[in-house]
Amino acid sequence: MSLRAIKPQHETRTRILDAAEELFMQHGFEGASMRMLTAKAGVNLAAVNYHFGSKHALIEAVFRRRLDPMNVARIAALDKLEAEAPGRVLAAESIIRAFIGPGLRMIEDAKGGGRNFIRLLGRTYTEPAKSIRALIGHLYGPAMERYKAAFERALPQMPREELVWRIHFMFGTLAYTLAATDTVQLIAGCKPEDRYDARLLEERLAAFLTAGLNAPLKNTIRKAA
Amino acid sequence: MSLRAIKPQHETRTRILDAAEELFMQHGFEGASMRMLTAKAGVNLAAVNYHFGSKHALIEAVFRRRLDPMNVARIAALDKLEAEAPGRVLAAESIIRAFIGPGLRMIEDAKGGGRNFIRLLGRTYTEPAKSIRALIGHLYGPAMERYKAAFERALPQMPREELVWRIHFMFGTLAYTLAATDTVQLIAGCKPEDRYDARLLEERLAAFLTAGLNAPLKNTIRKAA
DNA sequence: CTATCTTTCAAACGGTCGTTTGAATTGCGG
DNA sequence: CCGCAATTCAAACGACCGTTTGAAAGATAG
Repeated sequence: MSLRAIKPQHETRTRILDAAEELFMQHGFEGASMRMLTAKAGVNLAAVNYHFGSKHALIEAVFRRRLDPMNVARIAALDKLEAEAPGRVLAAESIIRAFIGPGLRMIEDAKGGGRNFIRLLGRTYTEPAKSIRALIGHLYGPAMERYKAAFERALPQMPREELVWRIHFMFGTLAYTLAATDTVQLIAGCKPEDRYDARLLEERLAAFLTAGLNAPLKNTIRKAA
Repeated sequence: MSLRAIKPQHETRTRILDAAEELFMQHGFEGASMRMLTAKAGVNLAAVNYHFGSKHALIEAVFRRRLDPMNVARIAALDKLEAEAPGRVLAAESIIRAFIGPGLRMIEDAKGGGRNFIRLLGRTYTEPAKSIRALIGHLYGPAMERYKAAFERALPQMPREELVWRIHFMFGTLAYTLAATDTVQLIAGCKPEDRYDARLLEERLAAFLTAGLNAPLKNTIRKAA
C-alpha cells in the first residue's frame, strides 16, 4: 500500500495540537476531554499522554506553539520601530500598532487554525485555573516588560500608576475583542464577513486604544498619583 | 437547645448561592463540583438539586440574584439622566458613568460577596459553554438595547458600524478590568489597596472609555461605514 | 398528639474523567 | 531479513462527576 503516506512521520503530535486548539476554544480546558480530543485528531486515546505526558502539558504545548512566535514578532516590531527612529520618542499609536499587529494578523489565518488560537487566547486571560493563568503570565512576561518600558518612554509625563492602569485597559479591550466576537452580534446585527477583516479591525482598535491611552488627565487622577 | 437558631428558615438557599458565587469564581463552573460547593455551604449534597433543580439552574440563580438588580439600577440611572435633561443630548461620558457605576459600586461590597460576583461576571463573558453565554446575553439584553440607543442619540454623527464596535470595546475593557484584577500586578507592582478603590477606578475607567468612544474618525473607518 | 407537608440526610446510581498498562504493530539501521 | 526502538492500540484503573432515591427529621396546622 503506497497511499498510506497520509501520516508521514510524527504527524500525530501536530494532529493532536490542532484538535486541542479547536476543542479547547469551543469547550474550555476542562470541557474538552481527552476522548473528544483524540477522536477529533484521529489518534488513539493514549497518544496524548505518550507524546506530551499529560493534559496540562498538552495545554502548555498548544500555547507555546503560537504564543512564542507571536511575542517574538511583537518584540521584533518594537525593535524595528526604535531602530527606525533612534533616540526619538515614539508615538503611542505606533507602539499600540506594533503590539496588536501580530495578533490581528493571526486572525486572518482561518484555515491554519490561527483564528481559533486567538479566540482561545482571549478567553484564557480570565481562565479560572491558576496554573493556566500563571502559564500565560509567564509566556507573556518578556514582551510585557518591553512594551511597558516603551510606553513609559513615549508618555513620560503620565503618572506611572495611571499608565499601568491604562495598559491594563488596553489589554482588556484587545483580549475581549478577540475572544468574544459573538457578543458583537448581541449588541447589534453585525455583518459577520467584516468581523474578521483584520485590516479594518486594526484601524478601529488603534483609534480607540490610542485615544484612551492619551486621554486627558483629570485632577482626581493626577492627585492620586 | 435554643442556640440552634443559626439556620433560621430557608437560609440553605442563600448559603448555597454564596458558596457557589465564590467557588464558581475561583474554579469556574465545571471546576467547582457539587461536593465542593455543598461542603463549603455546610449543607447536604442533595440540597442543590432539591432547592434549585440542577447545577445549571443554580448557575442561573447565582446570576439573577445580582445581575437583575444591577441592570435595573443601570436603566434607572439612564432614566434619571434623561429626566434631568429633557430633550437635550446627553454627554457620552454621562452615559458611560451611568453604565459602569452600578458595577463598580458592587466591587466595594467585599464582605457581601459583591466583589466575588463582579469578578465572576467578568470571566463569564468569555465562558466557553454556549448555554451560559446565552444566559448572560439574555439577562443583559434589555439594558444593552437601552444603552445602545442612548449612545446613538449622543453621537448621531458616528457611523452605526463604528459605534457598535466601540461599544464592544468598552464592554471588553470593563469586563476584563473587573475579571483579571491580578493581571495588573503582572504589568507592574500595583499596590493592592487601591485596586478596589472604586471611586478612583471609576475616574480612570471613565476617562479612558470616554476618550476611546470619542476618538476621531479616520478616513479608513469612515469609508467602511 | 396526630397528620401532613417540607426539608435534610446517607447511600447509591450510571457515566465520564485523566491516566496507566502490556501487548501488538510499525519504522528502520545493520 | 533480523533485532531493536518507537509508536499505536484496546482494555482497564481508581477517582470524581451530577443526579436520584427513600427513609429520617423537622416544622406546622388542626
